Amino acid sequence: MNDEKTQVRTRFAPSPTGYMHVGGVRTALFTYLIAKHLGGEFLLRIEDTDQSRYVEGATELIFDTLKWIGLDWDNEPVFQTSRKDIYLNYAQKLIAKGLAYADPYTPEEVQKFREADSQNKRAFLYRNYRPANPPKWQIGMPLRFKQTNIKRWDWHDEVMGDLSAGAEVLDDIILIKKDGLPTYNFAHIVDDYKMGITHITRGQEYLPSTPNYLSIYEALEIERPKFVTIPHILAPTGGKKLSKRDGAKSVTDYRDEGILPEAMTNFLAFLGWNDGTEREIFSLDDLIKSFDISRIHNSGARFDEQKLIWLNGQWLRKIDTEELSKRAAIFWGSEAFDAAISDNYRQQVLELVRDRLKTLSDLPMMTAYFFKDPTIDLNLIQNDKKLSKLSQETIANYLQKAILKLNALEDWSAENLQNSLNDLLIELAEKPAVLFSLIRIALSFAPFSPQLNQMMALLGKDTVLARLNKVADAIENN
RNA sequence: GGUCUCGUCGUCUAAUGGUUAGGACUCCAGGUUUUCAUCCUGGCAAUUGCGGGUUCGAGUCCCGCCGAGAUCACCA
Repeated sequence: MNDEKTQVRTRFAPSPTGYMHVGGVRTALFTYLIAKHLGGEFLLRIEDTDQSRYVEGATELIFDTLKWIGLDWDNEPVFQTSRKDIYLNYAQKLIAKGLAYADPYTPEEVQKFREADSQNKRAFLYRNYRPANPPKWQIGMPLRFKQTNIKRWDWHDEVMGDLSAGAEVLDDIILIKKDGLPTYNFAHIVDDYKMGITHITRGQEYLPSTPNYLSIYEALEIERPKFVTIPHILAPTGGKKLSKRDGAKSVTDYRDEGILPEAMTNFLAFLGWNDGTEREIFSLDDLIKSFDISRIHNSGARFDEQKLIWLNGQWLRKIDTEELSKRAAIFWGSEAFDAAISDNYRQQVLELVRDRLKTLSDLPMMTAYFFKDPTIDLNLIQNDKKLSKLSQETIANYLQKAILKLNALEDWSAENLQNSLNDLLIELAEKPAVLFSLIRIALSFAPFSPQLNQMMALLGKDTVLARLNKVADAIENN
């Protein structure tokens, strides 16, 4: 039992009310890192007590998202709706102590109280309307906490430091709703206690209600965990917190757009945290080693997609080829799966273009010509800055010379190809910027492509010669 | 309105009370025998929200102000 106490244990506790945006996932990441850095456990609790906001499939989406970025949780996920008896049991304890009572009013009546206070320019507190003789509580009525110790609270937060708030915020908050399910305010306290949670991580929006929670811990006579408040991620413009209303994307959207989970965790970790050095590239394991609660920021940070894209590029270059091939599998265009095309060939194409990728979803657009002959578009040649100065005859001549030269080449290696191309430059007394551009465009008809000799080596002699011939014909018939 | 929190380049951030306030992203320029990208070099960019005070010395400590945000549900 004492071992359980010393074991660090954190929990991520989302509600299944829709997709997950980066704010939620960052909270999950920090929660995970705190536990793992200290050799502890990271638990998952689904807070599904609000049945009206429940969204079908949202729980699975939470699982998928966490798995994708590699945050494996310990034990089975806990669902609050299956723990009704536990909350009711603790509620009864409070009733027995005279610290909870039935709310006899309808929501409409409470609303009247609120409006009266508003007209009198007075802050509404339910406890000012506390019924003198509340009925015996039973399910079907809200159960409220009875604040008996109205005072200023001081407490410590691992991120925000020493905090304090006064009696103005202490109220008789609802513990159990009319439907018999607990509110977050009550359920999370009971659950965190029963689950042995040592560090509560949550967003800044819970700061104002913390004194109410402190009262409940006191009433329940349970030791409170450490509070770790995580600052908001800000919306793209303005200083507001990021929310779904501001068009915050689902994290799975980033996944589908070809962002690597390594880049996402690396990026999210640096929104409000750094290790104090100038190092910026961290894998999840690196983060586990370095993550330190005391270096979490206490101010909000803006989500900058540009930097995410940059980090994605860093990871795209860092991950080993085999692994990257697996990740890339679902991003290739359909042309990459022609019967004649092997896994090995796709992997070589990937290797050639990986430095040029921003995200994996760039793959089809960037590699189509490796898998099928490009559509000839002579405008690309005619409008090219350098090539536009050449006459049709010169271009046709260059292509013919190149075909002859390459046709004679027996060892079709990148190195040999480069030598051969260099020879051709000398023979034609032409600059690489002109000749290589011509060949490059004739082979790809793409705005950009990898280094010419490597591209040719991979395409193979037959394809290269066939494409050059087709372009030469097209120019002569133009 | 009450309460609470926050405030360093456009953005993410660094700086035991002690350098010309450092780094990264973005942007710009140059370099690496074609293009695009990578990579390398350099550049632009913060009178540390404002005003006082303490101190030989303040981004850092204290006070006031301003600004921004959060919250005040039978939502979490």
